[in-house]
Amino acid sequence: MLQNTKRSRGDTSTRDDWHGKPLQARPGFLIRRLHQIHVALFMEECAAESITPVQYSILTALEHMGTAEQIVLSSAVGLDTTNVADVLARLERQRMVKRRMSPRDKRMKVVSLTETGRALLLRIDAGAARAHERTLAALSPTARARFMRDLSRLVEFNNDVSRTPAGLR
Amino acid sequence: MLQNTKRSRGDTSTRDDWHGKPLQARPGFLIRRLHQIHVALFMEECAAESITPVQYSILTALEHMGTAEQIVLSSAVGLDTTNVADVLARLERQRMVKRRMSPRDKRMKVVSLTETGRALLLRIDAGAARAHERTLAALSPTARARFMRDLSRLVEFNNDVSRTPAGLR
DNA sequence: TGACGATTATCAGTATAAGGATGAATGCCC
DNA sequence: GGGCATTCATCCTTATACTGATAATCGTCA
Repeated sequence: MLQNTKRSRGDTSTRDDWHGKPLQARPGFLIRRLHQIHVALFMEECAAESITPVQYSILTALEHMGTAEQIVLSSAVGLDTTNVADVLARLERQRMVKRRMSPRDKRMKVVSLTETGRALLLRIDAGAARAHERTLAALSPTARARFMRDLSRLVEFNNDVSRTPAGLR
Repeated sequence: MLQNTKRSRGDTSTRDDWHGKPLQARPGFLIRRLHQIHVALFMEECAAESITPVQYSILTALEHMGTAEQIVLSSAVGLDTTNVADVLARLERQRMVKRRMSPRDKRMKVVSLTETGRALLLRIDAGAARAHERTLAALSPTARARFMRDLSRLVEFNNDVSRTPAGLR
C-alpha cells in the first residue's frame, strides 16, 4: 500500500517500517498531537465559558437537529453511547440541555437545547472559529482546503471503526 | 471544498464562519475522529498484547533514548508530566519499564526499558505498522506523503501549545 | 398472548489528558 | 552558607473515550 513509490531495488520490505523512525514520522503520533493542540487552543479561546470541544460538538449537533435521542446524537458526533450519556449529564447539570423520556419508546431519552444552551453557542462562536483557524494557521488557504479534504476522506473511509454507535453499523 | 474558493467581495468576513456548517466541515471534529479511528485500529491490530498507542510511544521513545528522566520523556512524547507518570506506573506494573531515582538529582527518576519491554516492542511492530497504514489507507501514496508533511507542519507550528513540558517552554 | 432476541440507557472499570496544589530537592544569589 | 525561587514527581479532581455487563423496554413470531 504504502510501497510502490519507486524505491530502488535492494529494498528489503514492501511496506514501511516505522520501527526505528522517530515518533514524528508516525501518523498516529502526529494525529494525537494535533488533537491535543486543537483542544488546548479551543480551551484557551473559550476560557471565558467552561466548555470543551466535545460538548461544543454535541450542542451544535442539537442545534441542527432541534431534538434528538441519545443514540442519534451518538452517531452524529461519533461517540460511544456511554460517553454521550456522560457528556449530556454534565451539560444537563449546567442547564445547557434538557432530557426527558421519549413517549414513543420508553427506552429512549429525547434531548434538546435549553435557552441557556442556545445562548452559550452564540457566545462561543467567535472563540471556536478562532481555535479552528489557529489549528490550521500554518497552512496556506489552498493547503488548508486540501488538508481538510484529505481529513474527510480518511475519516469517511474508516468511519465504522471503533464501537459503532448504531446507524453506522 | 470548504470555503474561500472564490467568494465575491461583499463577503463580510475574511475568516470562515463555521457556525451553521455541519460538524464534518470543522477541523477539530475531523481531527478528533481520526484520532479515535487510529486508536481503534491500533488496539485492533495489537489486541494480542495489551498495549495502547501512548504506551507504545513511550516505549519507542525509551528505545531510542536508552534511558531518560520522566521530564525528558514528557517532552519527547508531548505529554503532561502527570500523565507520563501515570502511564509509566502502568508500564512498570507490567514490568515493561524500570524506574529508579537519579543519583545526580534526587528529584528526578530515570526510566529504562526492561527486556520484557524490548521484547514487546518487537512483537508489536508489525501490528503497529498495519494500524498506521490502515489509518492512511484511503489516500494515494502521493497524497499520503503530502498529508504527513502538512500534519508535521501543523504540529510544529503549535508545538508549544498546551501544558508545556519544560524544554518546549 | 407470551417468550425471546434486539435495542437503549446506564453502571463499573480502565486508560488517556490536563489543571492545581504540594513536598522534596536543587541551584543560585547575596 | 543560608535563604529562596525553581524544578520534578505526585496527588486530587475533572473530562473524554471505550469495553463489558445489566436492566428495562420493544418487536416479532410462534
